[in-house]
Amino acid sequence: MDKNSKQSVTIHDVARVAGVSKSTVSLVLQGKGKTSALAKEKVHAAIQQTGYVYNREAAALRSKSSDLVAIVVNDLTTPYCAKLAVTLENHIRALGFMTTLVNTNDNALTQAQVIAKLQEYRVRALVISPAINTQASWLNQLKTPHTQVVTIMRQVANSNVPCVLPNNEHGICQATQALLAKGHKHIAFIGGDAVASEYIQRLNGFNNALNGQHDIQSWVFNSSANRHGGRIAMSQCLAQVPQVESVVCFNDVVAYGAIEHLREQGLRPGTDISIIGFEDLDDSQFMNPPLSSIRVDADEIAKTVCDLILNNTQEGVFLTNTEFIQRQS
Amino acid sequence: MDKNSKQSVTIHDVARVAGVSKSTVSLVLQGKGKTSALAKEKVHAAIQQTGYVYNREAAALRSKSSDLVAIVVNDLTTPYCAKLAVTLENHIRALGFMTTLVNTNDNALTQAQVIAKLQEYRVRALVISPAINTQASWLNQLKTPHTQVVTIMRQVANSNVPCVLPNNEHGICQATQALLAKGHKHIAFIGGDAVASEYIQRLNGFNNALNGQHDIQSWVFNSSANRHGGRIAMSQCLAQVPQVESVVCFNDVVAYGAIEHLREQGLRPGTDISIIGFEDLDDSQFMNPPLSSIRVDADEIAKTVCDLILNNTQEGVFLTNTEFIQRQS
DNA sequence: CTGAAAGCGCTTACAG
DNA sequence: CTGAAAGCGCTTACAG
Repeated sequence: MDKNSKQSVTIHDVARVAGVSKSTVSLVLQGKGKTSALAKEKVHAAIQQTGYVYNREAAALRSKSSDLVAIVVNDLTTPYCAKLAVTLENHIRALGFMTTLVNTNDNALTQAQVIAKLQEYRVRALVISPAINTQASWLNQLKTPHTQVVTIMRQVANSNVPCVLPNNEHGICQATQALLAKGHKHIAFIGGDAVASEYIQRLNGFNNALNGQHDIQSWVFNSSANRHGGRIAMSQCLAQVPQVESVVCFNDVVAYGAIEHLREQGLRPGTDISIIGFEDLDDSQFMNPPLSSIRVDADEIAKTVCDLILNNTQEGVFLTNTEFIQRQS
Repeated sequence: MDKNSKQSVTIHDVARVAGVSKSTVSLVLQGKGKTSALAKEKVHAAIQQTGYVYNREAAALRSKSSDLVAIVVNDLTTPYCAKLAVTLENHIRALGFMTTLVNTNDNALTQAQVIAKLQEYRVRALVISPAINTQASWLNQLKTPHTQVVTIMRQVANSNVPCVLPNNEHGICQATQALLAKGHKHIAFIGGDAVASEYIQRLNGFNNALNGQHDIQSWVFNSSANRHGGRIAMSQCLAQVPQVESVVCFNDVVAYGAIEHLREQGLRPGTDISIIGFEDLDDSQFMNPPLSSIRVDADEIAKTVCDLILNNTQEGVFLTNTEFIQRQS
């Protein structure tokens, strides 16, 4: 490997060393066309010998196609988002694409800036978990003949790009019904940012379950969608509704915070007050008590996204399964 | 904006619409050379009108330089790693580079595969939090005239690339000394994977603090570096060392697990047994009791990495500050 | 300050 | 199956 040379080694060098033409090298590299086994062998040997590294930028420029898929997420510091991002990355990589993960801090301006950069790379697809306040008009114009756009987790109203979501309503509805089946009459929904589409869907699921039940009282306390928000919302709930029997939380980390607050008040989660989370994080089964939660299938979301990319699907809403997991909380 | 055209719009089109030469457009785009205010104006107007998108691949190919910085992390699903990745991303982006985040699942093979792909993009820099079992020889040959390599968080023995680390030893030593100052005589270090360099450094810090203290007894229980590992290590510790007075944990999530286990055993963390974490995650101050921990400054790590990139530093170990934060645990 | 020309490292028809 | 040729969209000296 002579890496010392200032000049980068190109397919021209490989061809010369291998004793074949540039075309043959290119064909071997792409695994395309018909090349003799001998040619392949000589090319691979020459690559070893020269230390050649494929220049994907040149290839992309010439062929006007890219194998880069960008995964743009709104908040990588939340456990579920990180898990989903990693799952997507693994699935999309398995398809033979290169992935790039970008975080937007849930800021629409940052999102616009990073996506503008990504467009300069002519990415094959943009998989976006949209930031709060993402505009449909902006999202729609991201579609080009080269770049496919898919949104996940959060729906942007009036946008015409395909969207993959967990069935938020179904999951929460199922969980709330389980609470009703226990005979609970005083139920609260706590935590989460009321602007987000996933909040609206989860709250809908909660209300759907209560619909037509005349002897049930319900309350809603929202907050930021993190542990600290869960503590605050739980404390407001206890202060205003001391008779509350069960609490459906926007997500698991909110539930963690709620449980901590209950403990501090001398209440026993799962015994005095039932708590249900959403997302079923890996940690949740190990909590004390093990947290009842609604499982979201990250693999199914990732697979659905992969199908949309492969089929070049241009629209539609795709719901993935959610399942209520009853534990001791 | 005529986006309808099949052909992509190039600087040639922009030049034609603006009534200037291709060179001028290129210069305006790069903010280089001397272009008249009028020319700039005309170019920007033409860009609006044509819907031109800069083709960074073509630019990179011609100029043989890239503004892409890859951040390759070993486990994005751990909260500290995610936080650090996002902080790095923000700092490096602020420098004007584009960033790409890639996760390796702490698997050296995956790491080798994704970095081989990244090399095909001629990235400007690779910021790597190395997977377990990363070989120094492999790491060393990643350096090229175009690509700078920086490792973070974990040291690869015998490698000659620059490395940025929190001062693990100092932080743990300081925390352990605080325990000794309380008069504790039975101290354990729990959690973490004994193969990782950061584990060795933290354990060294622990042992350094105990060094020369003849009336102190200490124990070590390792485990996976997550919440569940913390529970298991804590339970082993209690079983074998019921007289333990304080526990230094490999990191905060291990401490969370340890606290949960103590609670289940009817012990009061912070009262019956002192617990100290490492990383000082945002959640830790809101735990009950608030978790004492060792703060790692992600911003300082990110800034140091940025300096190394800008100065094209080729070697050295750079330690960032750690600080013991005493709370009620 | 501008224009014409060369070339970055590939891919892609097209003859042979 | 191979070779010569054109061209992807830029940047970069170099004259003017």
